Amino acid sequence: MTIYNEIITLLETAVKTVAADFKEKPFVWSSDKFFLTLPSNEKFGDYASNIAFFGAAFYGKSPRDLAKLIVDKLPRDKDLLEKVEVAGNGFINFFVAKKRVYEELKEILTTQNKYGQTAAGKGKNIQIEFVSANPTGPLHVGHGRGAATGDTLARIFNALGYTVQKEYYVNNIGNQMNILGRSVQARFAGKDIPDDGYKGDYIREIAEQIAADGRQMADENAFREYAIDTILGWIKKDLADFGVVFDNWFFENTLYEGKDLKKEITDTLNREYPTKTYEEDGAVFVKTTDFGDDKDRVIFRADGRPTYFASDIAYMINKFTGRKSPLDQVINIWGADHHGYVPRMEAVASMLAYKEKLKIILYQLVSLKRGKETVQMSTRSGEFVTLRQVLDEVGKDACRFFFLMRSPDSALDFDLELAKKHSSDNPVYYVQYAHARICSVFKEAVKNSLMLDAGSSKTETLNLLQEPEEMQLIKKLANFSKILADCARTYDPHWLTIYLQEVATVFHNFYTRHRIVTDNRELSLARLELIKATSIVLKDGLDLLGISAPSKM
RNA sequence: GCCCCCGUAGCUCAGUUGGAUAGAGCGGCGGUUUCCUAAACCGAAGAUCACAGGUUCGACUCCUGUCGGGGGCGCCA
Repeated sequence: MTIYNEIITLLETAVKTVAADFKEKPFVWSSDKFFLTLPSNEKFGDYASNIAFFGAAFYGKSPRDLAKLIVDKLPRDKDLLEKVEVAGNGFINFFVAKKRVYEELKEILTTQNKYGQTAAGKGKNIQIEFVSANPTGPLHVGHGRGAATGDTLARIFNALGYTVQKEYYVNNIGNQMNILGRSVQARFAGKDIPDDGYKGDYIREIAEQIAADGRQMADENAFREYAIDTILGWIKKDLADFGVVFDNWFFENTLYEGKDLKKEITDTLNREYPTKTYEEDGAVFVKTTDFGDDKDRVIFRADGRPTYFASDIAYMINKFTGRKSPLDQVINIWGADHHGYVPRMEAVASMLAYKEKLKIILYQLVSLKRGKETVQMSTRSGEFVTLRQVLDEVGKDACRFFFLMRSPDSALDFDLELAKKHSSDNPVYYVQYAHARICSVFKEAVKNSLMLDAGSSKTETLNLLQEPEEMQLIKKLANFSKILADCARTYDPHWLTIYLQEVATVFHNFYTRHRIVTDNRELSLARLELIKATSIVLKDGLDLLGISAPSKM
């Protein structure tokens, strides 16, 4: 168990004991209130709890007095905690015993690349659907942010024991696809592309490819299918080069195969109460206003053709009822420009009684900068910056890191110049450099015949680590697992990018102040163990972000 | 008109379910290399947390309103 969780367990015991002492006033301590913060000021200890503030008013005591009661009931564990203090108005500050800190270091060295992983999500199935861009053109930078977010969340949930499935929903039917087909056909025939058509250079590219292949194209449909296949190929290649591989590609047209979708949707929605859909002017509406939407939505037009919303409902029904292993949670990652769609999708989820299982993450838009100049992006006009262009220019590592550096809620300014810079103001290189530095020290160590036996570090050796910078570094590494849990709880991977920068800072600081390879053989070995553990956490963290951990820079 | 996101140091941003003295990086200033990568480290300077109310023992955080920036609102996809 992590230090963090061990302290929580102790706190929980203490709080329950205190509550039992107030039999006539049984205050319900909700377990989600048992949290510890990581104080910025070290005089507040390694972990701090504000638990005493919650029951204070209820018991008519000051938080400080309640905190004292809790601390009195706290099981003593000298091997875990060196000191517990009540401070300020009622904070409980925990100072971790050195012995426990060394144990944690040993734990990292023993578990190696499994360190930080937990079984929190064991037996739970999560599906993350992301990117899902229409195959009407190459992916642009905005899709890159969705791809990085979804893929990294998938990796993190996986590390926490969940079974994760990554899915891409392909809109391969409908009007836009027909327009795509006609656009390619027109280009192929050397005619003007229709006004509502796609005009990007890639349309010409597809047309030229058809010509070069000497392919026979029967009709507009043939052009459409060819274009979709080609573009999907590009998308897959771009994603692969971006480090993203989907488990499942779900095609919209399969929703319609051999089915009467109108019947299926209305029957499913109206299973319990036949009030969820209605007809008006020949069209079929879903009564999403019953669940907070602004207006009811059409799913089948008067002429019988389905809207996109019909497909989306059918797709949702498929996710929740049509899969081999039932999904415990379905996560959708959308660009913020789709936010207007959230209420209607949540309304349908509510009708199906799956609201609790659906999580929609919106990420704000990306604006690309080159120096001070902002690059405008628009798919329709054909003038946009593709993910491919950015990948080619700044590389996968910088690209992913930049996308993951900010909370999805914040609009992202992506500075191409900064991402390319090989200097300290580029945070990607800062973190990677810490890893490379460690690898470099190990080369030096080998020259001095200093070698570590993997996983066989001795406690008496680790005990030699007494410097504040050394303790600080181990303690920082010990929070890796908590950070991953935070990312999962908030569906936000940016905590990890911040954390890795902090690990790098603490390491660089240690490195500058203390030599690792010295004449003192035992101390050198102890420090090598420490930086070995550091490199493990850095490497694992970067892996979760889909970023390489170079051994040389 | 309605909806969503944002407004924190000169600049770019952290600040996770409300908690202690609001933190980094960059830029600027001053230092650090006989020694494992200076793509690094240290120090001082720099903030009316957009503004005004409210809730609370406690608000950058929650609520209401105003202002400013961005995005979105179709029987389009």
